[in-house]
Amino acid sequence: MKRHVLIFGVVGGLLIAILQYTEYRFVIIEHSVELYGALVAILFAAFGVWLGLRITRSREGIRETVVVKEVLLPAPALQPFAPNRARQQTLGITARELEILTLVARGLSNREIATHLFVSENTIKTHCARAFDKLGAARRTQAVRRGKELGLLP
Amino acid sequence: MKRHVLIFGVVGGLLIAILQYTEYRFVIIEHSVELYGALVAILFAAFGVWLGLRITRSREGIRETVVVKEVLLPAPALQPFAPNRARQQTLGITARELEILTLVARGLSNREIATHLFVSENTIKTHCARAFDKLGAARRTQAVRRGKELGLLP
DNA sequence: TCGAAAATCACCCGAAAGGATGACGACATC
DNA sequence: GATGTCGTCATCCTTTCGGGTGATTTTCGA
Repeated sequence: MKRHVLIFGVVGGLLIAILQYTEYRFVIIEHSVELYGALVAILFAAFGVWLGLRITRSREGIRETVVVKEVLLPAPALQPFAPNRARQQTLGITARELEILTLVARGLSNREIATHLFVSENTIKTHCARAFDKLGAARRTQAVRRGKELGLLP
Repeated sequence: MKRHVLIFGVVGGLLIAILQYTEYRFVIIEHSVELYGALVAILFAAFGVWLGLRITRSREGIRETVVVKEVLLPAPALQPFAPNRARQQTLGITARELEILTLVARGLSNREIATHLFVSENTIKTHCARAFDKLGAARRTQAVRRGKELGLLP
């Protein structure tokens, strides 16, 4: 990865030099714009590639920082697992909603949760919708992830 | 690879056409060369960014960048996480499938994963279906849970 | 260079999930 | 008694998922 950046840097520098040289000649020879444009194109294509590499790299960095942050929150491993009641309260998540969330995290479908808790599937959907809203999640996988991040789920 | 070359050719041809067209207009309007150069630059910079993204994407499977920025946590080891390759092999889960699985675990939808990896949503669905089958999961939440249990996902 | 494995994409269909809204009863609290 | 929260359930509608099938392209190793 680093090697690419280096290569592109060198190539870019060379291109700049070539560009300046050729432009100088063009002024003299009164040549057309095509070659100039091509050089600019190549130069900026290389620049774009380099930029693309940088973008992805910085994105990866962020991604891993997030991972570190996640590990900061939960306390050292305990067997019974105590959900973070404080966070639960600040988010306004009720006990029932958290209960449904844990079952969601176990990979159960809404119907399975419903039969498991002896309530209607619609009820589960309502609980889910409210819990997702409070967690800022659009999907159940997202909700599970957030729940784990916040120490609400094991 | 052949398709890439093709795409490259087509995009290049299109760009050339656009450039010629714009150049023609510039000649008429008696505009300066700077604007033309800028246009070329922007176009090829964008193209380069796209190309750069593609390049990095093809290596995402191999990449294992370790960025430990804030290590404030003592006991629990928070490595970049090494998936259990042995289990992965016994289950026959390919690298690409595992890659999609991690994105699923992050709460992304199939469409989001598709745009993130520059592939079709159908492709993601196939990968998911195969991964779920190999994991014995019927839903993505189940797949995520199984993946974590088996040490395939962080 | 041949073939197997992997990756890609498409299409169909049914099921599941999610959003929005309204409603009703129980219960607590003021 | 009014108010508020919580749990329950419903209906309508849209989006997303998952299963199945088939196909092409790419990759990689023998």
